[in-house]
Amino acid sequence: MSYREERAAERRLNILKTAARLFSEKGYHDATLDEIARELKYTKGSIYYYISSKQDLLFQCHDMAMNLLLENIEKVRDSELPPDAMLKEVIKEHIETLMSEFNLVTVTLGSDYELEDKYSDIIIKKRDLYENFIAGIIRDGISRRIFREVPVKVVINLIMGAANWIGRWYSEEGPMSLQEIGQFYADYLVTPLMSRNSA
Amino acid sequence: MSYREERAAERRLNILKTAARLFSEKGYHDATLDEIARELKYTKGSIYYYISSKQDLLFQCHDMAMNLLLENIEKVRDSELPPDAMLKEVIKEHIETLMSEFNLVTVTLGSDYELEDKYSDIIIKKRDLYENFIAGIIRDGISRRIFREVPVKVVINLIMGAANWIGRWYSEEGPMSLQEIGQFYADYLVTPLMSRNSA
DNA sequence: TAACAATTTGAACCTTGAGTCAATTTTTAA
DNA sequence: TTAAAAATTGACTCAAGGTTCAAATTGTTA
Repeated sequence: MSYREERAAERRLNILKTAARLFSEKGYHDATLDEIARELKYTKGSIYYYISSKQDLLFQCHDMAMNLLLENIEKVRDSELPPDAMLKEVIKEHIETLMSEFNLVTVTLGSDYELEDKYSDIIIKKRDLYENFIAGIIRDGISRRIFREVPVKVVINLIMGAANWIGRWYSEEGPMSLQEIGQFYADYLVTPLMSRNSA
Repeated sequence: MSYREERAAERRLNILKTAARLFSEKGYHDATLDEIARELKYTKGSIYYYISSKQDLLFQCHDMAMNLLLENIEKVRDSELPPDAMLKEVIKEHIETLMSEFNLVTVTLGSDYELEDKYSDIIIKKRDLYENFIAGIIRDGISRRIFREVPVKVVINLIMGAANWIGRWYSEEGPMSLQEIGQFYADYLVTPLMSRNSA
């Protein structure tokens, strides 16, 4: 890849980062392309050189989030941890990834329903992959009697809801760091799963 | 209150219900006043007889939600339950109230940031009242050694996140009823709070 | 240095939806 | 039964923002 191509890729990434931040702060509709462009010292026309539409931009933000989450899954899968430690790791990585500089958690939280069908289909498939992997961890824990019998889908939704909501309240000025919150959430959300005889 | 006033109040409530449902389904921006009116077999002009603006309508939806939640608090406060049972009750009532026919959970989840300052100030005050009451339950539980020491605000946010997220996935066609989910959530979210010697 | 490619500009177009209001219809009260 | 009040209509206005694109600028290559 030439320097020119690298710089183009960097400009594209900057557009995504800025879009994600403004989508998070203001919502999909209230974050305008004019504003995204101004933050980057461009005009709207320039943004359209890199994206085909505002929907495309939103989709690329979501896709980035899902790709990062799926990369986390790869790492955790290779770790050979027992199910409880593995699930805790997934929760921590989920929180830290989506609360990264991209602010992707609030993007995925607040605007995935804004995605038109042709885009949301792709995101839903990736989300299903992600949640199916988590379901596999829980089922493995249940079958090994480390976890108690629970309705797996409900538990996943409960965990996702708690984790994703962090984008709505977390502040760097708060008394706990993101890592501490991630650890606390992981412990808090896995504890009720443990079967009695593995306490 | 005359019959005419009762019917006017009922029409006003129907507008709020329909608005809440469409705000939940489509988001604040994509739910148009034209559409809300059509659902009620009116035109937009008629809606403006009952509301002053779309923001006013959104505010009234949020206000209804907060008032219902604060009513729940009154009931629970009077119940003299111990903190763990009281917190479980609050969680169950929270879930059942916001997932009522109004679909208010997804209104409050997906659009409270859309509220302009003059409206959101009122909602934030009510939400603070609500969350302060829950914080009081948790602190009482900690001081009585029923609950272990936890960062109270983080726990409240965790619980609210999990509970509010239900509006994003719950379907009446699922295998569990709303009440069963409420009970499961209450148990799951309070269990990790229990101190070791009160198990 | 000039031709070409990449990138950017900014004005214009178009659609959408919030909000308005005079006229009309419906309901109520005297 | 009529006048007044309440409620509704629907056409219109206007602003906002997504999208387009010809022209211009900047960067690269021969």
